[in-house]
Amino acid sequence: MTIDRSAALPDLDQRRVGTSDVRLPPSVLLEGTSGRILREALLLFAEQGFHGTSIRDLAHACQIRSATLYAHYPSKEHVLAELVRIGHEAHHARLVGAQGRDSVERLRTVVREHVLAHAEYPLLAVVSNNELHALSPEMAAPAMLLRADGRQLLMDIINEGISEEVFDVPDAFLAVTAISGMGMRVANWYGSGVPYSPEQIAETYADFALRIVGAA
Amino acid sequence: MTIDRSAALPDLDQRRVGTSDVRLPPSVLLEGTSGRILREALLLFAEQGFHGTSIRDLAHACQIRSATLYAHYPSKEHVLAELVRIGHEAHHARLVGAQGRDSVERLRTVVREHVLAHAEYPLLAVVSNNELHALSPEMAAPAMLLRADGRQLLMDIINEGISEEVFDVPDAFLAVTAISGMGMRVANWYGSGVPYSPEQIAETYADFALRIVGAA
DNA sequence: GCGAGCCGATCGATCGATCGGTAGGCAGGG
DNA sequence: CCCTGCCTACCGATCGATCGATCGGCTCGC
Repeated sequence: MTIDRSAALPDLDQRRVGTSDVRLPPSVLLEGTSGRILREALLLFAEQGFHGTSIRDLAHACQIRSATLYAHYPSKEHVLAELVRIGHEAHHARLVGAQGRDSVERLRTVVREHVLAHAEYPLLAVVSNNELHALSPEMAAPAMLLRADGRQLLMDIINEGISEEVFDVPDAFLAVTAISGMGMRVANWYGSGVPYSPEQIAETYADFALRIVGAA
Repeated sequence: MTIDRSAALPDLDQRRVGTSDVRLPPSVLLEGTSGRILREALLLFAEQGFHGTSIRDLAHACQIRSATLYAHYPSKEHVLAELVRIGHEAHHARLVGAQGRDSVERLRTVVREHVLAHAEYPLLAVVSNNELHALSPEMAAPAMLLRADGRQLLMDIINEGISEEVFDVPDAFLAVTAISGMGMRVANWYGSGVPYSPEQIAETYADFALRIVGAA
């Protein structure tokens, strides 16, 4: 009996994201032309990058003229900044909202939320992570603070588990990079062709995280 | 006693890479103007992206005029294609060269090589992974084949370990995405400010991978 | 004097951004 | 009811700058 491995491993393509499903967190107002611009920019920036998308590309996708864009946003960079803000605030809120009775449960819920954010909003995650460099330092600063805080949150949980001798991990910092890194990459491959729900991926990755820190 | 966590977690910055150390595999000829162009393009494409780097940016970094570039490469895209080719061939060669007596040792060495490739050549890895979308499908095709083969190689090792009942993992595909994903992200944060050697990171990540598949 | 390597000048196209002006809905006075 | 005035939303035309790429010609070493 042989295993059909070509079916087990879906072919990933050249794109930076596995989906074209434009989706923004429910807290974001999407009505009117401003919302339309935000949604089309999300798709274009994710697929072609900030510098690979022109003002006219964006306007054409919104079915408006390029001049109209400036009635809603002062510049192309401000559109990106708004998407980056939304992405980082949504992600950070999920991390902070994750609760747990002990270190194990806290790590599980935090990783679950981390992965869910990347699987449910892949376009937003890709833009937030891959186009951050295109922002001026001033416009990127708020996102950088949220990133640092999120890393620290994960670091604290792991340090807590170590000091309680519930976790057994060779290096706390490398555990943070590994756990956050594997979750971030989900945004690059998760899409319609992948036979998993975001919840399934989040649950399994949370289990992986507990294995990494030696708690499972 | 409190832990100085600000020292434990180095501040990462807005950049796409943690280093500016231009390095290419030894197999690549770096002599002459063609090599110089390749090296400067590696840095610029990694830091600013393909579309964020102009022909004149690249020429200026090489201390030549933009017209001279076309004496060495037919187009800007061909420069990127060459970097992508070098990156994927070097990475794939390392994976294929990884040996091991059993499933555990094979997974350990493959993950070690995977991580080493991303830690020793972060700029090359970032360009290969993040700028692949900027290539036309024809020019990206060879790299896509190498990527698919590398994924399959990892998948085969994990399936082998599962069928031998050496590994205990809830889902083989998600283990592949998690292990390869955490290794790929290393290229984005590893740099001079990080107090680990590539070998230390590779060794620890290989241990993490074995924990993920339930073999450690 | 010949080929290799480089460059100044320039091509048409496109870039991000700005301007004055127009169309349409709505409020208030007659 | 109509008329007037205004405000919001949008657009055509165009700005100077920069884009990727091309060409003929220059300057060397051999």
